[in-house]
Amino acid sequence: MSTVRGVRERARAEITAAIKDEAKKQLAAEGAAKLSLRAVARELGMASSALYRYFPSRDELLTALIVDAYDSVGAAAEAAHRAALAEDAPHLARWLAATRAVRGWALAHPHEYALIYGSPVPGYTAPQATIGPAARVGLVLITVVADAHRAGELAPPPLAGDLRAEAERQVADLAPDLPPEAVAPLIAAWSQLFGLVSFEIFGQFHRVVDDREVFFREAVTALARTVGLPGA
Amino acid sequence: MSTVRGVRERARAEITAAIKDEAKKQLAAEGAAKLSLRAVARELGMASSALYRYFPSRDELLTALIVDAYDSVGAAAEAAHRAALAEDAPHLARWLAATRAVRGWALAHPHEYALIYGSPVPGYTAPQATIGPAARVGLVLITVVADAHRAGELAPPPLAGDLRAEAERQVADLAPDLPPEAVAPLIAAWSQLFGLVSFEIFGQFHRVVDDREVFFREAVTALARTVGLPGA
DNA sequence: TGTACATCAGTGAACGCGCGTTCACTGATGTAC
DNA sequence: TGTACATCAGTGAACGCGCGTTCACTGATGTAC
Repeated sequence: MSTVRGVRERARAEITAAIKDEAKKQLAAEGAAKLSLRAVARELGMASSALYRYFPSRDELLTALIVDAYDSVGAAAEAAHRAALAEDAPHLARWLAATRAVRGWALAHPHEYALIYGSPVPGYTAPQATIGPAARVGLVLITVVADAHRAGELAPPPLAGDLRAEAERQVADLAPDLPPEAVAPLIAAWSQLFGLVSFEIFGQFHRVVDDREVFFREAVTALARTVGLPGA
Repeated sequence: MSTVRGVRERARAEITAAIKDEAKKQLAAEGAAKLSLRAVARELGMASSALYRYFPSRDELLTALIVDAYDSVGAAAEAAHRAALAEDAPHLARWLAATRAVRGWALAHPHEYALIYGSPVPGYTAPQATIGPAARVGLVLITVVADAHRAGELAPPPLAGDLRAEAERQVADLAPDLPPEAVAPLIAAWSQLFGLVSFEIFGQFHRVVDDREVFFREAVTALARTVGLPGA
């Protein structure tokens, strides 16, 4: 009974995963806009109508891929951060580990990266379900900076006068463990991290930056400095 | 003769512009991936085959739109910089004017922005013709920093040892008027500027940043600081 | 100035294609008694 | 343990659609003499 129901459920989970895997392959080959249910079904050797047992529409499949991508890059950043924590690395090293993991993931999964950090897919609006996963990388960065603050090692720049209200709202809503001066620089650094990665992934560094490892390391070190992380 | 030929040429130029304008409207409505020659022709009241008198293929039309977009944002940055120069504004103010112009253009033309700074269009590779226009914003930033350097007002951070070779190549290739210490921070700032703008345009700042004007101004001021611009 | 010819813009039909989604159906798997 | 019934996965045909591109063509505009 329960084992038998388990069989069906397991089959269902396996096929759902196979569909997503094949869809990711097509993403890599053609991009999100050309992702086609029929092509996925064809590749899996099933009728296209059969996919509707697993995803009620193309958009739902896209949503699943987006959630997976956010979770995947978030997990990569978290794992790198955890590893740095385990070695008792200084705060700057934790920051470098997390940001480097983001870049590494993006280089390994450029089309999934484009799916979540490139142009929004036309006519598609991200549902609630993506919000949590989308926040994971940001939360890792917040954790690093909050830990430094707790250790009394954070020296953020002074807060510009007209940013005070915004900064206090942000502290309340997003990062209660941070001092108000650190929040805006941290959010800026978060978006700028993806500016660096996007330019590399999307080809804007072609013939501009050669030694991308070193360039990236220096750039995110400078970002850490704008937030007030010590040792930068 | 010459006036008569002028008539034909003018008609050709006008229709070419009308096609691009209609294509830009569709870009705004549906995104680049769904841009359709047939729909453009329909909207203009002509046979779809007639477009082939003006653009040999869909890709060529896309290229024209990409070039136009780069030129448009580049011109916006240049104009803002020129205006700041005309008022003899300090270097930091010129930097703010140029970066603010980029953001303003992006807010006014989000889909053209996505076309050039979002995910690359699948299966489309940017031809030579886009390289020059794509460089215009960067050149404005280089000009501002080079002017500050010439005025003896630039104080870039020291150069990390393993960046020296890269920095010297970049100076030679891209910005002969800059000191090597300034080049990598400037390229980083350039990409980070578009990180800020992309996150705002693509919706990542939803419920994260409210007062976006002020936030942006502070963030690009901090970027100027990383390059060593005075007064920041 | 007029005429023969060449060039060009635009038409409309057609080719061949792939797409998302629906629907009535078959057959296998699971459930209740 | 066996049987009647319900649930579920998967099929294959069909609907209706839009797409990029080609091609032979018409008629207007420009050119050379």
